[in-house]
Amino acid sequence: MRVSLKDVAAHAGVSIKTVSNVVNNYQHVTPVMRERVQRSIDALGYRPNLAARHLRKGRTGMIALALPELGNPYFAELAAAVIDAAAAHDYIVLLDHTGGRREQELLVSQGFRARVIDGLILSPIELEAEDLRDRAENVPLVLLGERDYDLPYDHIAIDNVAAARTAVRHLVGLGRREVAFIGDRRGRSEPAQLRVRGWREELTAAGLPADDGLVAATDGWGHVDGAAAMTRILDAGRRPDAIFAYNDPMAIGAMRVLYERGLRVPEDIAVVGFDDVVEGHFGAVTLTSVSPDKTAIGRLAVESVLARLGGEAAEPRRVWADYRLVERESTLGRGAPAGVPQG
Amino acid sequence: MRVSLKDVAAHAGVSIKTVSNVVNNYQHVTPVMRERVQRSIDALGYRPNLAARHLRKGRTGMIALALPELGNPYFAELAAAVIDAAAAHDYIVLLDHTGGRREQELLVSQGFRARVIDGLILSPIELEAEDLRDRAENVPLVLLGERDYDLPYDHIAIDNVAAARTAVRHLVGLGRREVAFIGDRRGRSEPAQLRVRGWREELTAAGLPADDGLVAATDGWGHVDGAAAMTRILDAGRRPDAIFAYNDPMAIGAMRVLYERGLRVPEDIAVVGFDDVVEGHFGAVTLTSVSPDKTAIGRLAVESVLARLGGEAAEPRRVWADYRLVERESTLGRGAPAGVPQG
DNA sequence: CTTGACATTTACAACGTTATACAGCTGCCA
DNA sequence: TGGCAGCTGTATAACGTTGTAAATGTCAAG
Repeated sequence: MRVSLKDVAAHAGVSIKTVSNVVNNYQHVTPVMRERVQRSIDALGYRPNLAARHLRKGRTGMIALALPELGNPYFAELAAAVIDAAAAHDYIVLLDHTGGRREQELLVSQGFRARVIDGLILSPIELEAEDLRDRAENVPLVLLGERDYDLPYDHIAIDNVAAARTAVRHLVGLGRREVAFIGDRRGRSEPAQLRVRGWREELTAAGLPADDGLVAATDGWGHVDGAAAMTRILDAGRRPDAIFAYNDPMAIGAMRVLYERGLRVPEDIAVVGFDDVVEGHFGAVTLTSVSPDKTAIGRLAVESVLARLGGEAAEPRRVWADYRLVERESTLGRGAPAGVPQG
Repeated sequence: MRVSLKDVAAHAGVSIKTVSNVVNNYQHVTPVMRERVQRSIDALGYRPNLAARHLRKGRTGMIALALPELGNPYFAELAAAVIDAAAAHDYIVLLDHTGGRREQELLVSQGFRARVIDGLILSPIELEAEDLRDRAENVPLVLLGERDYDLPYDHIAIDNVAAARTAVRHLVGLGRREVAFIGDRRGRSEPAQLRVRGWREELTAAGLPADDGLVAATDGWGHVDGAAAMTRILDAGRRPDAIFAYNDPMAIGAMRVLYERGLRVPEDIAVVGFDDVVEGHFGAVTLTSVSPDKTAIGRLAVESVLARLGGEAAEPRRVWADYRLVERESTLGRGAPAGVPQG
């Protein structure tokens, strides 16, 4: 059977509370007593029962991180960042994935999946503002990814519109005149809408076409979806000279199709992705991509949740994380491919 | 404040235990009573306090899954499989990553990271048998990945030696005579050792060279490491006509180097990876790979842990999961590249 | 109408921890 | 020496749930 405070107390010949005081580093304990109790703790191999502690204190030391999917390396890398940031505060992360489906996101946001957490970090795809409006749950919620509407929750995000404009501006600066967007979600995803908006704004500002024929909607966010979208665009008779994809896997899927069709990247078609996942650093043609600062996002998210835990009902904050455009071969102006990129 | 059983009981005018009985679907409750209590539960929005339930029952409903790294898509996909399998049993998964470092794996195996779990699924890299020998912890442990030594824990694994032999046999069958291995860990990783062994056995059986010059050791398991290893082999003056890599990212990193050196895949050098991650399906040259049945591995792991929970001290089992070699362009005998592969 | 059998409901005691309030003890000052 | 203040340590009561055993209710057979 497991050792409890009671056992240690009996072994050391003191009260339960004194052992508790030692365990919790309560200050008013004489060194002699502390030493004696500690010896018993070590002898018996006592380890606190967290369930009991949680019941008593009302805190669990766990936060949940709900992501659309783990298969996408961006989210996997983000998860790693969050886990590390949480560990720095002695917090454990409970990971969940929603598949980006609204009903799953709803379940998570209302705490039906993980009910033992102090806080929740959610990266929503399809969730609507109204879904969060009547959230009865009282655990703090932090949203990852930009949302356009006003909600009483912290957001950690990069500026999607600006980032998309940066990507498109880069393509336009290379002399590209017909830039397609791959990965629209037909209004069902806030981030996708924002990136489409940035794409449209920048093209319009440059006096270039941004018609619907240049926007390919997809059902998922994987390689397959990017490949399918690229195929559709080409089969429709369009021949853009640049692609801006919603994320890297879709960009890579699209590039595979271009390769099969005998179109060269970047000579015939330049490609820019989003998320800067490692995979894009190592293809036959390395991928230019918008690179969000994942480490910062993870850290900021954890800090936001834990701050809310303190209980101060501060104003909801919108925190902008950094991003930058990393140029690689898929948008190289001219010249030979570079060596193996440095990550 | 949160609603407790007591509040519901007061509201419905019954005892606490009756409410508990309704919540737990205890059978001896009259429909009338059940209805009445349920109405109060709904009215007050009662939700059970899991910390209290855990304290009382001694079970937490959580298992931990400790993986080397999430950035590797194989582990990300595996994590998704485990989370889903656990959800089917109303279990929540607590995810941790060890970086494949022995001290972290030790910490996890001894329960110092997550101390509220009913069971642990660990995918060790550097952990030694002796590290697990004196595991004081009493939560059930299931190991992912084959281990050569005898330990009183369940293993879920594919047969690494056989799988490696299958991969090498495929290359030899294509007429390749000089097959290099990328991703040895200089004895510090059991799985790597087993794959090297399979590689060596198959080559030896075929009367082909398997000398040390054909084995490239690496420090990590990422694209960068594969690229560096490939570079070293070529710079050492070797010109193998086939590569068998420890995993897909390393194979892809190696292929990038081959591309830069003007070596064609598969014409000059055929490449086989391991894990069959999605990324390998979409390169300019798609990657032949050993494909473990990740869904089955996740399911078997969860079932093993939960079975142990039952308490029956059954013999430790070694469960073999399926695998198969998926042939793609990187080992194509001849002919044109196929269309977009079907995942 | 009593009895017994069984279905339903209840009271109470855990589970292991920490917060609260208080009791001893020490040392210091008047 | 008495008294007061500040340290230490302790007994007790929660936290919210479920298992156990006992109390109550119901119904049919005798």
